[in-house]
Amino acid sequence: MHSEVVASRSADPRDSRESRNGTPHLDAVSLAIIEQLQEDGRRPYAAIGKAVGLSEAAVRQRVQKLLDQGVMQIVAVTDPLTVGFRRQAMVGIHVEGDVESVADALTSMAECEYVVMTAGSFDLMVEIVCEDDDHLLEVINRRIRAIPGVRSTESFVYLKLKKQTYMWGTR
Amino acid sequence: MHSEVVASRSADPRDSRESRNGTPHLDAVSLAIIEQLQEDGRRPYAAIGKAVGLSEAAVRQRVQKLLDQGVMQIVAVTDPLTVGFRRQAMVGIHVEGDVESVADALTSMAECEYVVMTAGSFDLMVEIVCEDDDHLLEVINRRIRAIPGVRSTESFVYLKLKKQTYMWGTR
DNA sequence: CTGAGACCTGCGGATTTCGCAGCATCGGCG
DNA sequence: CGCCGATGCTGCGAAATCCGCAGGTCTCAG
Repeated sequence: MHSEVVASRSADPRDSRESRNGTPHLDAVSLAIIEQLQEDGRRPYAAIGKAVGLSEAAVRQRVQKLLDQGVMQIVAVTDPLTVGFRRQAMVGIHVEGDVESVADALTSMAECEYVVMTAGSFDLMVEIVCEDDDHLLEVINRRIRAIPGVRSTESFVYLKLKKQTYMWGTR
Repeated sequence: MHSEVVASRSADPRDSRESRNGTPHLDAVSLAIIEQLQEDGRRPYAAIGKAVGLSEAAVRQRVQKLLDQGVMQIVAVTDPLTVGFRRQAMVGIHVEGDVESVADALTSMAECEYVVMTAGSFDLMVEIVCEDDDHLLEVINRRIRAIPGVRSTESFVYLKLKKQTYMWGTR
């Protein structure tokens, strides 16, 4: 797709000064490497090197560092329906008391794929992935509502997933 | 992690009859292969084969088929904050008229990472990934609200992402 | 019975990964 | 200024992996 060098000026890897929040800053070349791996997580290092203008070994070292730092991970992602999870829902939660502790309880539940603290009329939003309606009902009514601090919940059952990308940084 | 064979009885790959919705059904061995690749998308085929009880070539063929069928994809996923996207939000949308066409409009926006049609008090829910507050404001107020059929929106700005997995099927 | 289709194995040859020994650059420091 | 450690890149062989292909086996349909 990209045919040639991405590195212009200041593709300086020493650009690894920390930003305010302590997350490592990425230079243009590392971004380009990530883009390559977002297209195909198994693309050979040599091919990536050719695309970004680096040797095979250099790409390998960078990728390893990105993985070690937790900046990215290379994984298989699946279509939930195909793998047997037929019901999904987003659940908004109103909390009284410590939001963080409720969030931790949700995080430890296998069915909660996604847990985020929000500003707005919900304190927490959670994505639930279940096998069927019974399973979903049990998770929401029995398990989530049983967590101390959960005042009320509102569910949004998925009717149709229209888009789901993993292409952050590719814009 | 998993030390030995997963395939017991009926790990029958001929089990590829279609389920009602037309998605191919997966047998136990393919599931096990997916689990391996969810732990590490670059794990060698031979290592996977040893874990699931198949030859290297067989694993390779299965993986290729799973990719071709779109059952899974192997990609790099990144932490949005590290890659420079500091503001995220979930937006619930009330629609009048054709929901599908609004969903399509949202889908074509780069900032919409996730678009889903829902049952409940929202017709659509969308996850937005932005660089900063200005960007987020522009996307929600100028772009989303401008889509014909959008009656109103409600935003939930992310304060803290507590959990995000890609481990469907690993339960 | 026969043929087609799906799946697996085994095997070389091409490719990729891996580890390591140089280099070069940069910033700190006496 | 010269030295030094840290960092990052390159360029190797050696080892491991990937890849294509030629069989086998099994099942189902005709």
